Amino acid sequence: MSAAATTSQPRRPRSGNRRDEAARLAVLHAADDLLVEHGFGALTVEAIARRAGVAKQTIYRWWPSKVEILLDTLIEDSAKRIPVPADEPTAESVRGYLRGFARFLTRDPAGKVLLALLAEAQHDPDTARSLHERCLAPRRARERAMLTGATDAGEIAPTLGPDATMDALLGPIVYRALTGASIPRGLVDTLVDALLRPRAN
Amino acid sequence: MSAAATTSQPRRPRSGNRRDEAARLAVLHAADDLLVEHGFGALTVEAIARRAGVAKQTIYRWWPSKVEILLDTLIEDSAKRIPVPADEPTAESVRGYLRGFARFLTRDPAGKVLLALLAEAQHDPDTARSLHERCLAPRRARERAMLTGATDAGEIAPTLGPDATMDALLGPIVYRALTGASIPRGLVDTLVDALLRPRAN
DNA sequence: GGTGTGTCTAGACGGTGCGTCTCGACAAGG
DNA sequence: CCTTGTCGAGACGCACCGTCTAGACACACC
Repeated sequence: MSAAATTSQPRRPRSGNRRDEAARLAVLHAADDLLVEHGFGALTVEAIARRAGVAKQTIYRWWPSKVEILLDTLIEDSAKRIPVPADEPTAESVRGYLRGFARFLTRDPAGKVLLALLAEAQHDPDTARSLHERCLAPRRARERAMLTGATDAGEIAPTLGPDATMDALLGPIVYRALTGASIPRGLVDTLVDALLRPRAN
Repeated sequence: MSAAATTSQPRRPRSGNRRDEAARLAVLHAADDLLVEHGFGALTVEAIARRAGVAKQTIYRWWPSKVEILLDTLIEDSAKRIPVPADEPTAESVRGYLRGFARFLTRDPAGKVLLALLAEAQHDPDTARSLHERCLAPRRARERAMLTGATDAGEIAPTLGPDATMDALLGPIVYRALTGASIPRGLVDTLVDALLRPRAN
């Protein structure tokens, strides 16, 4: 979560040269840029090393795979660009969050990172585990808090539990992004209206 | 669509040996089995050739990539296992379709193929194009017909257009499958109730 | 029956990225 | 000073890529 955090807990060397922060940032940015410019297929460790002006071994010393590099950039970017609203437990803040999420996925380069990792998770179990533990689960915990807060405040009355409700809201957005479709404003509005304020029963 | 159809239109050789149907089926089944058993990461053309007992050249002669092999199996399997209801334009048939779709994605081995291709489409533009043209678009056309038929019959009254409605219904199912979550019956029911039978306005 | 024509298996080929390894240079701590 | 650890540079064997060649075989046509 902290800006200096990396994959594993920061090591505490007794002596020797410290980690080169410039190299770390160069790798992160190189991976990000290459993904956006040439796609995940062209994203190789050797290409990242070339682009970052860094030795391949330096990458392997700190990251077990290119996926973890992307995960580092994603965690930092998503925390900045689409924070989960925690202050105002209103239906409107949920709607705003979903709109921001939709724009993140379709417009923000960092959104491509999330889609790429979600995709790679289908191909590689390690990626799936890392993506959940380091990104999806923490975010989901905050989303749950957002929903239960708004429910307790009487702002919304979802039929489903918090997890299923969030998946019902996010699922269509993610699916449209995955299939390359745009996400019209009306879609988000309808989802919020239909799922968070159900007809009286 | 026909069982013998392959990637390109069936060639019309004037003479010479015809295509070996046994080899074609062996490749299809080998790809399917390898994907389910060892995941997409271990799915290589050479592995498929070994498993199918077929020369690599035979694969490259008929398929431009392993993705097209998977697409061939997916098109055949999905047509059999989750046909789009076309006869009875009722809300209940839509609900049944979604339930079948959910079970397909989570339980059926062929569902893994769809998830893998949806994932690969994020990494490779050619895969994205093929997946849309050969699988998603045709299915979507039938889904649209299903929705408009039910709407005309007065069975449902969706707020959104047919495309957005289908994405709103399928999105959560696909997203749960992508994240490895189960798809409870209540989720499908709530989606159908909330999106197809909106409160009067 | 001979001649083409196209598919099949088998395997070699150069190219590329993988992840590991070694090497020499360098910087900080003890 | 000397240990510890990182850095860049690059070689290594491995796996798979997609292409290519070679030879055997089956069918169509004449």
